This record gives sequence, structure tokens and C-alpha cells, in this order.
Amino acid sequence: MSAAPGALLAVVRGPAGLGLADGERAWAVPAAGPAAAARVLADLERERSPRWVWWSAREVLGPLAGHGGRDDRPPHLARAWDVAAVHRLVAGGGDDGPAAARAVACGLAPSAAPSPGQLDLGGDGGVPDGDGDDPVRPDGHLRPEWVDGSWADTPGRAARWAAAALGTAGLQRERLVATAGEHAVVTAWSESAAAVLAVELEASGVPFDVAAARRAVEAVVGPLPEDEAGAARSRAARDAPLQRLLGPGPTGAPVDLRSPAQVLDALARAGLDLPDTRSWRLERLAEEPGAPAVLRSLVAWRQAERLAVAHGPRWLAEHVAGGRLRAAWSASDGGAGRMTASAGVHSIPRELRDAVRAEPGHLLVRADLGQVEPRVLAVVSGDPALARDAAEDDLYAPVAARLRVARDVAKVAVLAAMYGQTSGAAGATMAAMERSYPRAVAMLVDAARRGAAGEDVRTAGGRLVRVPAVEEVPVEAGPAALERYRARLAGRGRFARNAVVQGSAAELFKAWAATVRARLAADGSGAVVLCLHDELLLHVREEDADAVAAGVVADLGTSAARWCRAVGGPPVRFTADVAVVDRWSRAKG
DNA sequence: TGCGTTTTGTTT
DNA sequence: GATTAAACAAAACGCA
Repeated sequence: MSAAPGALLAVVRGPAGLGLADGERAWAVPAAGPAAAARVLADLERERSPRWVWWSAREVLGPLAGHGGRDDRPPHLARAWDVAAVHRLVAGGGDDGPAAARAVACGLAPSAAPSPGQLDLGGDGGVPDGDGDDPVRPDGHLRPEWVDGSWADTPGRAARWAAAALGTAGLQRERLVATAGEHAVVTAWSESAAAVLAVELEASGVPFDVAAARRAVEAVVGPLPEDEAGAARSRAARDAPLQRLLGPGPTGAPVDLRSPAQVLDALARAGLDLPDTRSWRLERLAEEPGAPAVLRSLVAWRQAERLAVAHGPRWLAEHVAGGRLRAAWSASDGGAGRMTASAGVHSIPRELRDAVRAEPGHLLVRADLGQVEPRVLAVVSGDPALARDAAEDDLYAPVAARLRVARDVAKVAVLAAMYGQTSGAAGATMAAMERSYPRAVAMLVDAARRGAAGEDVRTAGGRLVRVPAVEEVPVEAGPAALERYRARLAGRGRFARNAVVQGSAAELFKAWAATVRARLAADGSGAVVLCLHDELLLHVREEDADAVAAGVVADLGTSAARWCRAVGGPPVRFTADVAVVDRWSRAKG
């Protein structure tokens, strides 16, 4: 659902309750195409600092993102109330369209929400689609004929659609405060800003040198093919040496290296009995003295195959254009509301980071948070000892001292506590963790208990995290089925335990990212081009790079302090490592 | 043939 | 004896 060029763009200013001094006003802006819409937005921005209210940033800004200059974005655009983003916060994900968001905001069942094309049965049975219609039915739901994007047909409809967004935002706010608490309003703001950022990330992409990427892949894989036939030839050439080492399969045909089952059989014939062919297992075996040459060859083949398939010519053609790697971005996805991206942007292998390069006259600023998760744990649990330890640059040093173990052991112990690991050396240090950080551990244990019991949990900022359903097992089920059931419950416990930390960390990160975004947009020094859970990659003008690097650290100070206050935790110190580089690969980390 | 599951691998 | 979280993505496998 997006406004086509030449259609209308609905822009709304919100009421005081949404963070404004101004009264309610709904705007419907006629826009002859994205460029005109961008000018209108820029004009409106000059009026004093509104908080925009929209059904979703994607709908309103998507059509004009990328217009008006790559690095030229209205700074206050992200001061918004994004109904879809707030709905995901309130409802814990799922369908975030206007109909579902409206239903939940009204306390109605989202399943009863109308969908486009559906007969309108729930209302007054009035006139179906007149210009004078209200998008909202008397029962609170949206009218189905409004949900299909036709709000953009006339100025009158756009204005009413905008007003409905405003009304929904008000209801949402009440609901949010009632279910998650007053502090969740602050989260709603930063999540809305992240939604704007997601649209911008999608439009801008990551500066990417295709030729450098090809070279990096070729260094491992060999010359890249030009077409399908060439691809088949180079695959065969890659396979042949290893196939000769493995010998023929039972049918006499060469082993299909892409079939785990066939590779497993072939290894068994070579006298290697393995439970699976995971590369870490193969690597460990290959490193042993006297290991057969096949193993080393197989490990190398796997590495090349992976790179060729995941980041070969097809991937480059599909996702890189005009010197930018582009992906679809979600501002809050998954169990805990992290930002996610398609095209494998969050798992670009190290070899390829050399291809992420600043454009002429620009530099990259890479900033990553140090030890975010334990610091976030200190905030959300309010554990005084952990909060004190966070004062150090290296949080694990004082932890090691308290636990009376080596730093590495301490680090594993903290991570294991957050992930719910109970076996091995990490399990053994749990008792010491509990003694040293009773509040932190108690909070984690409580989240795990609630998750295992099927109760939903909330992040520090108030996001609802739904634990996955686990199918009940009848009492008379066999021991294997009962064991699987128990394992699922435990898995759900670990999920919930992790989600409260990971999800809260995502909220802190987004608050920081939004602050940095506003800084860059305000002075036109550049743009955020990549968000990687605890890492920001900025593309900035060369002459501004050092100032931006300093600014990013300052922004962390202010946004982290604000976040700690908002969620009612102690003022925990957060740190960031910042590097100014021309290529991503040159920033260590 | 098509669709869902399993295996594998990369990142945080 | 096991049981560290999340994500995206491709190809093989298994079943109807």
C-alpha cells in the first residue's frame, strides 16, 4: 500500500498527548509526485517541530525516500508516532496493518478486523463508499473499503484517513500506557524513529564496490563465471579434485558434494564415522596431526562453495546496483524486536567487508557498543553490583574479580547466564554468579520461568514478547515425546530469558541510532547506512568525519542516560568503539 | 510436481 | 547426559 507518484500524501500533526504542544490538526498534502512531496515535507518542517503521526513511515515516506538527495533528509522527520511500529510494540509483532492496529488500539479482537474486499457487516450498514464516509465504523474497526490504499483517491479521503490515524494514535497511547506503563511512550517514539530510519536505509543502501567484491570472492573461489553455462563449468571444476579424493559412490557415480547424506557416506567409506558433516567438526578433525587430505580438501571446498553460492554473481546482480547494496529493512522484527534486513546484510562475511567502501569525498564512521548485553542486564535488573562493574571499560574484568575466575571464564559465565546455558564450565560458575549478582540472576531466572510456563514477557521499554506456543502432550505419551515436550518448554524458557535482554538492548540501540540519525540529518554531514544490532555504520562527508565520530560518542552518552531514566533503571555506563575508515574491513572488530 | 522440513553456514 | 540466544538464506530431502 503506497502512494503512487501523483497521488496524495497524508501528513498529520499530533495532539499534545503524543509529545506536542500543538492542537490536533490533520493535513492532507497534495503531491504531484515524490519530489513535490519532499518539498512539501521540507516546508512543513520549517513550522516548529511537529510530531508526525502516520499509519506507517513506509507508506508515507517510502515513495519519496531517495528523492531530494541521498544524504539530504529532513532532520525532524523521525519525530513521529508510527501506528504500525507502536502496534508491534503493543501486540508483540504480527500483522501491523491499519486494520489490525486499529482493532488492538480499540481493545477489539484483531481477528475481527475487516480486510479489503470483505463485506462491511459491522457498522451502520450505511452508504458504502461516499466521499463523506468516515474510515472508522461505529464499532471502532476501520471500514474495509478504506484499508486498500484508496484513501489517496481524493483530498477529502486523504484528510479523513489522516484524521483516523491521529485518532488511532491517541487510542494506542492510552492502551500502551495501560498495558506497558507510561515509560513505553518513550519507546514508542524511538521505535517510530527507527521505522523512519528503516525506510531510509532501504532507499540509500550500503556503499558497495562490486569490483572489489568480485575480487574478494574470486580470491577464495577462483574466476567467477559470466553466465549459467559458465557457472556449471566452474562448479564442475571446483568439484572434480575433491570428488577424485573421495572416490565414486555406491552407484559408481561421483559423490554429490552438495548432499550432506552422500558426503557422510563417503566419509564413512574412508573410515571416518561422524554424526554429521558440520564444518566446525570437519575443521577440528582436519587440524589433527595425520588427518587425511580429504578432510582438508573438504573444508576448503565448503568454504569456497559457501562464498560462491551466498555471495556470487547472482547475489551481486540481485542486490547491488549503482554502487549500493540494498536490502529490505524491518525496524522491529523477530522475537525481541531487533532490526532485521534481507539480502543477508546482517551476515556479510568478513572477506566481503573490504567491498563496503566510502564514496569519493566521503568516509565511513563505524561505531559499535561495547558489551551491550551485560550492561543492559544491569539496567533492566537494577543489579547494583553489575551496574557498578559497568563503570569499567572492560566490564568483565571486575566480574572476574568478584567470581574469582579468569576473565575469559567470567565472560562465558555472564553470557551463559543470559542465554540459559546450564551445562559445562558455565553451569559450574552459576552459583558464583548468583552470589555476586543476585538481582540480575533472579530477573533472568524469573523471565525463564515465565517463558517456560507460557507467559509472555516484556522488554525494559515495554515491548510485548510473545513466547511460542508449545503443543501439549497427553500424559500417556511415550517417554521420547515427553522428553521432546520438556525440551520445548526449556527452550521457551531460554527464549524468554534471552528476549528480555536482547530486546531491551535493541531498544537502547534504536534510541542511539535515532539520535545519530537526527545529528547527521541536521547538518547534512551524512547518513546511517547500516545497523547491525550493536554497530552503526555511517557514510559521511570526509571533512565532517572526525566531528561525527566524536558526536556519535556524545549521542550515546545522552541517549543511554535518557534510556536508563526512562526504563527506571540505574544510570549504567555504556561505551562505544569508534573508527573512521575508508573501508569497513579496516575498522577492527 | 509442489511444499514443508532438515542441513548447512554466516553474522550479531 | 544434556540443553547458549537471535536472524537470513540456499539447497537437499521427504512426503503427498
